[in-house]
Amino acid sequence: MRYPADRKSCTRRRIVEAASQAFREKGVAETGIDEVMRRAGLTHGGFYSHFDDKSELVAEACAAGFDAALPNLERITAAPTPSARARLLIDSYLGVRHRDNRASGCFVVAVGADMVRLRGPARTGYARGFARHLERLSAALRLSPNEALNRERVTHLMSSLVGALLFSRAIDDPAESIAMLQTMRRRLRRQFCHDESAGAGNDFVRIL
Amino acid sequence: MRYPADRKSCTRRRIVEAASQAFREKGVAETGIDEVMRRAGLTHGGFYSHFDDKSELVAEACAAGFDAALPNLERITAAPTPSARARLLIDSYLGVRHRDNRASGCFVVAVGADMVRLRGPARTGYARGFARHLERLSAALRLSPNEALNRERVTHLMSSLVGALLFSRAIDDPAESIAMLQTMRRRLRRQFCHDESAGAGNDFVRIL
DNA sequence: TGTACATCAGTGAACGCGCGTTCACTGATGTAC
DNA sequence: TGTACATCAGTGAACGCGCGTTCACTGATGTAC
Repeated sequence: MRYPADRKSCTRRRIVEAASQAFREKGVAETGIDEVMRRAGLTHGGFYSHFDDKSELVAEACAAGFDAALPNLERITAAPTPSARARLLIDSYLGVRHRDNRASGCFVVAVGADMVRLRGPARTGYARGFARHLERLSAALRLSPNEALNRERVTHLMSSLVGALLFSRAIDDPAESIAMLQTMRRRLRRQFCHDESAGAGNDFVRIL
Repeated sequence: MRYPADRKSCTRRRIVEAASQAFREKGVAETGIDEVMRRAGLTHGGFYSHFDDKSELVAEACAAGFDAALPNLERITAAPTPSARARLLIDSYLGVRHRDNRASGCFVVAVGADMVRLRGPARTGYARGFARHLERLSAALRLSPNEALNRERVTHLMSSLVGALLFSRAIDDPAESIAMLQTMRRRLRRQFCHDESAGAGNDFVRIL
């Protein structure tokens, strides 16, 4: 061995990480190998000694993309009650910082639609990454002692979060976008953090 | 006038419609002018007598993309109660048919992430189309006589629907994907169609 | 300790294809006489 | 009524650029003696 044994695997990891960010920021089709390698501090020619083709990189970038949320998940796990955990997720996910930082933010919102259009290993890698992420989220949030119900609630909460983030990014008026984030934070807290709600988990019945 | 006065505008509309479908099916960056013109029954050369460039087409395709939902909105408007209207939307939006027909389905889920990355007229066109669509939806659903509250509820419901559809498309196991659609339909009906729920609009409080 | 060598991660020029864009041309249509 | 003409929506060849991919080469590193 002329170089440290892990040198190549470290570089590879750096490339995957750069790709995962670039894809979220600019889109999968819109991001070239050249751009990815430059972000990793390399030149484009070296790419093919690490990967067979771009599609292999896309597949790997999925796993890395979902893993970006892990530090946040640990913070959530540490909170004492289901409400506190849900609240942590809601407030960070629907924060202005998350809205504005696509590159390091939610993978599903940023490139979910792109991934669905792909076939082969990249598509499978995405589906697997997504499934694993939902499991991790469920394990972290523990919204119900009943496992199936917990899974349902987490799916429900995540659906609303993902849609709301996509909406907030669709609105180009800054004030309106922030107002929508606030509104959705408030409504989802009322729905999923029961100890902050005066009555039922949802205000629908009472008022209509 | 050698040709009927509206001939050109009809063709133009056909191109926009073809583009709006192609973009949703294959993505904006992944769809070429050639592909769009072929779908419209034309050859690529004629494109630039209708549009300045691709970006102008993208901007116009947004309006057309959102308008695709209009027939469904009319059906919803016709339903008598807020619950009935919400239920119609939930069941059609989270149906397997919608999941599988990206080309004629929800524009936000299909290309929302793509649009957010753009700048200029295309981006503005998308934001405007989205805002108008939310207004139309609010007017159709009438979930509350209070206008602000109605708008909040519609935004909340649509967020959950959009997220859930994106999720159902992310899952590649057919059975699991259908199960998730069913679960979310059930949960959103319970949340937004109060007359079908035994107790509160949401099961969170009762069970946890 | 120093020198020649082997390895191999990374470089950068090159290639071909596809896509956005341009443009000279065609041919279908209605009009003028 | 028929023929020559003007218009212009649409055609298809061509161009240039960027991207994915290939490949001969470089040069940094540790090893052998």
